[in-house]
Amino acid sequence: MKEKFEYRPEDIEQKWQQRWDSAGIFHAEPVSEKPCFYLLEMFPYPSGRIHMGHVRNYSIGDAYARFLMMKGYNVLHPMGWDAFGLPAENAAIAHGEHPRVWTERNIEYMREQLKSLGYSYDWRREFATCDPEYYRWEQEFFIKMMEKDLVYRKESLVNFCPDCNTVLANEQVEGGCCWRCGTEVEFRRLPGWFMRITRYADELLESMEELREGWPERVLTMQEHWIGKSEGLEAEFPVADSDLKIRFFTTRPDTIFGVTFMAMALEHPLVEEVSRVGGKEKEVQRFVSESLRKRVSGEMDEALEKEGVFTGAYCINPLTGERVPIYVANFVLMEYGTGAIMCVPAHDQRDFEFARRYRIPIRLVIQRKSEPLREDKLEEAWEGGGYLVNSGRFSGMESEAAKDAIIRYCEENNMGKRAVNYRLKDWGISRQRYWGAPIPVIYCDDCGTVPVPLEQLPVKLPDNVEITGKGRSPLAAHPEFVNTTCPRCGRAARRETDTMDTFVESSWYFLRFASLNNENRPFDTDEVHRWMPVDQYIGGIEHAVLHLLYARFFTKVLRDLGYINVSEPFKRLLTQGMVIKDGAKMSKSRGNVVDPDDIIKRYGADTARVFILFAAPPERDLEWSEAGVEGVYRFLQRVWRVVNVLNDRVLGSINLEEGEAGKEFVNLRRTVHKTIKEVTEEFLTRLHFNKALSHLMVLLNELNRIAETQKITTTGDREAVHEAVECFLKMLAPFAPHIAEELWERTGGKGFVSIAEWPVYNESLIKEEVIKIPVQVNGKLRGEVEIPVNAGKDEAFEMARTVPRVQRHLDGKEIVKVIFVPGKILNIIVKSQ
RNA sequence: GCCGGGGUGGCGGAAUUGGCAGACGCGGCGGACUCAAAAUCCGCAGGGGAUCCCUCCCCGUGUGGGUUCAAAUCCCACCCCCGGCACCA
Repeated sequence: MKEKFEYRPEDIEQKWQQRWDSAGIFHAEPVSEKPCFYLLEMFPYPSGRIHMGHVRNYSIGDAYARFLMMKGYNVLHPMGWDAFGLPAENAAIAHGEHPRVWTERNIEYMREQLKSLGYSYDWRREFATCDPEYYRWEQEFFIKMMEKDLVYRKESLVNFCPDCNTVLANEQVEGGCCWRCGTEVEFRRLPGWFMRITRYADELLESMEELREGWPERVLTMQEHWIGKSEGLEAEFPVADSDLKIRFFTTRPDTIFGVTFMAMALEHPLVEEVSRVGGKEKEVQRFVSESLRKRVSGEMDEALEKEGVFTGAYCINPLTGERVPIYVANFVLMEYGTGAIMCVPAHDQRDFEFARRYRIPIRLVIQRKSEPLREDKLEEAWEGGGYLVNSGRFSGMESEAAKDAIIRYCEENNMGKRAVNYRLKDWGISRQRYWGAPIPVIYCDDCGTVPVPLEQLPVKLPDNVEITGKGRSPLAAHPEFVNTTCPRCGRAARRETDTMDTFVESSWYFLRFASLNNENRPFDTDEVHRWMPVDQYIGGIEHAVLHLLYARFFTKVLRDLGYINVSEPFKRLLTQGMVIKDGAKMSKSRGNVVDPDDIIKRYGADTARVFILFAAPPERDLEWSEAGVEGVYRFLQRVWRVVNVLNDRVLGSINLEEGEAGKEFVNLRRTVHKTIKEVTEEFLTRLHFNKALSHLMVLLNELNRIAETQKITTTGDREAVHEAVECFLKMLAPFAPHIAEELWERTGGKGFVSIAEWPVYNESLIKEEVIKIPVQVNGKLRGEVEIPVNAGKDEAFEMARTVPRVQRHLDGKEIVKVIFVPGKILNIIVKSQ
């Protein structure tokens, strides 16, 4: 008897995991009558063990998935492994273990961890991105993209992490440091492969409109910002006494009459020639190399002074015919626009600061409408709008109109054209590493760069490599890999030894998951179209611009290559907050890591899941609390005890009177149906499971009270209790599935509660005939009154004025007004006589 | 600097078409059970004051104003915290 009331998660959790598994109840059906729902959580990198961030991510997803299954959806809820990447290689360097072995072992272990948490995945769909059967399709996409000029090779100045010994994309540089290891990034000139994401910049921006409903606003703004579209004028000014021209981009063509100098980036290809025209090659060269040195050594971080050097040469501003000096300046970015700018110190703060420093004239050409600006009294640039002055034929125009007029004027006179610029740059995907998908290209001395023929795919990663972390990448040092024959001419040739950025794998894995039958193809198109787009995607905010932007881009590319007809991969996105402890992110170096295994061992998976869902709403950061975990464990113990007690009571209730439920039991039913309403609501809207769980706790408290104080005397009573327990277990199942299954079985439930039908509430049972509403006098709470639910204003007022405390406040006062909001409040306004 | 998000008891958090602020949980206090403790169960609890066992009053959602019968919620100004971007021409 005693044991029966003891909750022992270790006795039940594995049992149910096995039963679910052998019954295959979480399999997504490729063909089904039911409505389909694709629920995806970001798949993990197999780093060794799962951490609390994973538990949070996957517990949120699992609760939702289980709810949807109970709601009658055919739910696709897959899991797999983002298995390529640097840590595998670093582990190899440190311990001499092969990355594949290391990765596979980690996957084995982490899979068991996920299974021990009882997640409802369709494990048949599991794969790892390091499987040649996966990455070979990526190689195919790469080749098809080559044909469409969506991928190309060029030499460029790249971000290079000396520690990881590899190139980083712009998005992977955080504050000048490597996003993964934190080492300061260097600039190197290297050849590499690029994906033409800029060709999709506009579409990526425009189709964001479809995502407005389902994505957090801040993710969209971050992407918008990242793409950084701006419109303006691209023009060129001739360099005096030469044939040279300097191209520049500006968003402020309306200020073009205020140009008093030009500035070029340090790396601008014309720096040398221009300074030769000006006769100041030496000075310029010295300045350039000194500034570049500073940049690399990081001396220019925060308080960077704007510095520059006069090249001795002048540009002619064709609109004014004036000569303006050309500078080379450290604040001009080579990566943006054309690497050169027109400078208008009166109307651009940066130009203003530079002009002050080098005593360059400042000319006012935009006059604001409020307090007029005085050219000789400017303390800072005026970057706002106004009307044009000192601007020839354009003087007097509004700046917005002038932008347009000046662009058109330039176009008519062949000086420039309307142009759009993006902050977004093409995606450099070459990595000088071993543990990644090989780029399927062969270099032939005669035929040049030749794609590997499709029938020769996959280009497999060789296993017998030596990984030292020093010198060239292991593939480059592997003759059997490098040396091959040219597919065109058959002569000796060399393979590309760069591998692809691992963000390429994660840019289409959701398509592979959606397809169960992948014989000789990346995925089954029909199956993919049945599921895509992902209805709900869940993952960390840290991928707001990296993974989420690449995946959007890749989806569009695959559409244009004819693989799919989907344009956006993720309809709705939930970005969950971090799990923190002692106010900081869990990290080994901080020593504040809580290991999921420990928690599961001590309290069971259900406690871990419920705690992590209960402690905070999903998008907010979650502070880990040992005491909170204990509290949740107690809750589950109470669930165990109360349900068992009530079950005994129901089974033991013989010789009952036929009849309606008693008052207490009617009240219980009301609580039950209210709870169904509230919990269901959370699943259908915000996924704030902390609130759903608190409602379940209220219901349990009620059940406990009933168990302690009430006797079942009628069949109606028994029905009410039975309904309450049944509904409670069903609603608990998405959060704490193991205990719910066990109790479901013990209380005589049929089949698995995990796929039982989600309860539906009955509105008429929730409604009360008599309700209490608060009564205010002059806006201050003075009591409450019980009134019939359909009472009118007058009736409510008459009843309220009999409440002694209310009466006291009305005494001797004149009643000015009575405000009655049915079901909410009664407010009596009085005034002293 | 710019763009987002946020500021509610000792703590995590509820309450957003304006309508009883603090649900639920943690921690705390008191009680029951026990030889005792743990566990469990029951009860109390925003702050201050008056009253003296019946209660009653005032104050309270970052700060200061405003709109309203009524504001955590709406408007204006400001402060602080977190995240992102940061010479993007």
